[in-house]
Amino acid sequence: MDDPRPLDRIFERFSTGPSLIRDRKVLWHSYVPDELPHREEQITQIGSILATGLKGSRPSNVFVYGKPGTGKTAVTRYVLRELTTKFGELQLPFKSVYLNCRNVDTDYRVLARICAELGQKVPFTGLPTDEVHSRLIELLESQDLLTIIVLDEVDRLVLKSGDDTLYKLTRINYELSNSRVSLIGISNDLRFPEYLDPRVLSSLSEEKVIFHPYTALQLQDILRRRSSHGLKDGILEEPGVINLCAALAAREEGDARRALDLFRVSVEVAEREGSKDVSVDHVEKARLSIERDTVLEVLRTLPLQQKLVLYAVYILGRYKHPHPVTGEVQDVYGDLCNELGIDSLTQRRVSDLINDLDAIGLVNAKVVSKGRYGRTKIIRLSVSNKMVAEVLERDSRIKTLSSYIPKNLGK
DNA sequence: TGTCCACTGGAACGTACGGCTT
DNA sequence: AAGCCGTACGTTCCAGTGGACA
Repeated sequence: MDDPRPLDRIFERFSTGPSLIRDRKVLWHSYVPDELPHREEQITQIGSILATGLKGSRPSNVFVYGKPGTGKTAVTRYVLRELTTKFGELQLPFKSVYLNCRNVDTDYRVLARICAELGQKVPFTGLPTDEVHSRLIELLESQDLLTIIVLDEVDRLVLKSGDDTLYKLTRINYELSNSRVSLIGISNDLRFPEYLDPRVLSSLSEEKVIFHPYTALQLQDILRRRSSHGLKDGILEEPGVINLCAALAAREEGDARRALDLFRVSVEVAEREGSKDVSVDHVEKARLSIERDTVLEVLRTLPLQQKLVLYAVYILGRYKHPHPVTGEVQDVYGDLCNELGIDSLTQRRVSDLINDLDAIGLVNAKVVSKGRYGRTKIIRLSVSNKMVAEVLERDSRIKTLSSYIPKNLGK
């Protein structure tokens, strides 16, 4: 506090203190290493399906599915990377396009993005979707090549925009005479095939590859390999750190992404503390910090209306009871809007906002029937009251509401 | 056993906006 | 400039619903 230049000491420690890390990028889950342990079978499967492209034919479309963090994306990218090298060596024309349908989630965007990846910029709005489709066909026809299009989290696209684009993409080869296109659809949702049109499903899943969750032992092995590349020798409390990261992630359905994140953050926590090694205490701190950061970030970036709905749930919990129903939330939310002098949304819209809050895990909303007293949703906060108040009240508009007390207390 | 509540949630539609083609 | 397009965000309308209660 009395130190006039507190940051100096921090910068000093980071620039000259002992670094625990040899190669930071290796610790990120998005890094695709030279070998993917425990996924040899899937690599071989996908590799041999796609390799038919080397002989000039069109590889079958592949449908890849498994739970999050089971290596689907990493394996697919790995195989494509190797395949690109092979095509390059043989001087055969080949391109791969990877897109994640979490961000690219409408028909238009998917087509526009594929065009962009193939070298033709398409405006992000303004054109009819059919026009973008025609441009894509033209673009593919103008270059005699094999294109592999990876649609990661394809279930998101179908959920939001239907399976029209997927249908058209699976049929695209009928419109092409020069070029060939193969699709790889990746889904986290194991029930995805159930809500897909059977025609689309059968052409998308000419081949299927399933990824099972990693076991704790496999996760340990993965972490050990990464740490030997990414960390300096002898800085881990063995075997505690790796075993704990693996065990925690295995509990979360064998999610390697979580294991790697937890491991990386543990090292970063140790580094921040200026520690010479990484201990299980650092893992525990990392776990809490990841959980907290995720929630804080989500809370902080909510739009105002959603913050107000959530704040209404918080206020009801604080002054009335911890599990209010839609009507009560709507009333308090309406009051809060009045206080702020802004228009309130309709109940229909608020009901959707509550569902959205439920989907991102900030509240738990359960539809219940109260018999003669109607059907409604019971809503409870899924995160601590303290955290909600703390973050939301940082918003200057909501801060002015902190003295608000709901009417008709104790109904 | 039928009624009726307090909603839910699907569908259609409206508005605003950025951006295209002609 | 006019007309059209995709997208985001919202409203309006309304059929449907689970189950307590008379």
